[in-house]
Amino acid sequence: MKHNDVSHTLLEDAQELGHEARAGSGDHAALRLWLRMLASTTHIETEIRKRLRDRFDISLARFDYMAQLYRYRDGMKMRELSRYLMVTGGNVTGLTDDLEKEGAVVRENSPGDRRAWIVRLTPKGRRHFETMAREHEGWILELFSGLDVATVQQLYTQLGRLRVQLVQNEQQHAAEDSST
Amino acid sequence: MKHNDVSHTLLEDAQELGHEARAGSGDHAALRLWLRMLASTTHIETEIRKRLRDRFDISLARFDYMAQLYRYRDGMKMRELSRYLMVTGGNVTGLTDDLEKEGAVVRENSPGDRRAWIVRLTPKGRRHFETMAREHEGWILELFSGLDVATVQQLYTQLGRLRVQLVQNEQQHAAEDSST
DNA sequence: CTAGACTGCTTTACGAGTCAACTATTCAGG
DNA sequence: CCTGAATAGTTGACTCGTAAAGCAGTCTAG
Repeated sequence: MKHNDVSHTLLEDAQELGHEARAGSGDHAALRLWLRMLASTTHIETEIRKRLRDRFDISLARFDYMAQLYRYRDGMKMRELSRYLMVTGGNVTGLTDDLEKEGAVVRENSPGDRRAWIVRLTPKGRRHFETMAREHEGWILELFSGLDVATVQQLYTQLGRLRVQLVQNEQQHAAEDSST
Repeated sequence: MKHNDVSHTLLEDAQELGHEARAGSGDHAALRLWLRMLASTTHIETEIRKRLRDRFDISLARFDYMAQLYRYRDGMKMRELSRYLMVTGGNVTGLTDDLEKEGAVVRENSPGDRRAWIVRLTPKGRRHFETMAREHEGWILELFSGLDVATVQQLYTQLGRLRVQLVQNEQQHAAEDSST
């Protein structure tokens, strides 16, 4: 199953690289980096999504939802949840309905704001999430097991720099928009 | 904006980090790396998707589709396209229908296989893609502009290592499955 | 040759998310 | 107070992707 054989090597490669195919030959380093980053992330995310489905019959969105509530033991408003998860309010309504039906979360009245709900993981929901989270972490360790500690550390700090840049960029954009 | 401080610093961070909120306190380095990688990638992808929509009223999927055909000037079978783009055949049928209607691609009979189509970018389609691709590259450069050349280079090679690992992992899995 | 497996494409039903309209509530200014 | 703007949540229409079934054409073993 080797790939780099003859003339149509490009085809073969592209097949394996997924999104990296978006790059042309004379591309800038940043573009190549982005395409590689996208390909790796998509690959892992697809794998995790599949395993969550196979193993627990749960969507990635639900896992993220529960992870968020797990950290915020006292629950949070649905609006907050929607912001943290970066999904729309309607989506949170749907996820909450489902999880409530299964007894994994409860809606409680928000003291001092009768428009809002506080949504919170039930003990059952917490236990369920813990089980899944343990396995989830194992998968990640497995997928990253080929990288030595130093590489992991470097990637982590370098991506930290990228994140700083992205946040700054966003604030700058927001400022420009509001000054129009 | 350091990370490893105290108890509820984790909470504060979570707000801003998007997916990184999935992490708990005792997490392994690989898990934290993954969450940060996921957050950055999602952030950039969302931004690109939004800009493609605003600027060209086009979906990311279509952009990828055209990028692939742009590289393969002689066109390719829809099945190949679906593999490269990692989407289902039905999806490719739909995208092709739309793009054909707009005159950006054409379906041609595949010599020697009457089941298949060769799909190919029209001159109009090529021109349109070139315009978009130029702007797209600019956006990527902008988003990554905060990283110095060395960091970009390091990230690129380190992610290359990750990719090798992922491919190996996949092959291993496939082997295990087929030996069952 | 030809039966049966396989492949390329299309179609259909469905899942999961967005967006925009709507209701109920809160908040800020006159 | 009271009115109008903003906010929390829900709903329904729509988009975009998948999965599975079906059709037509190809390949292969006997």
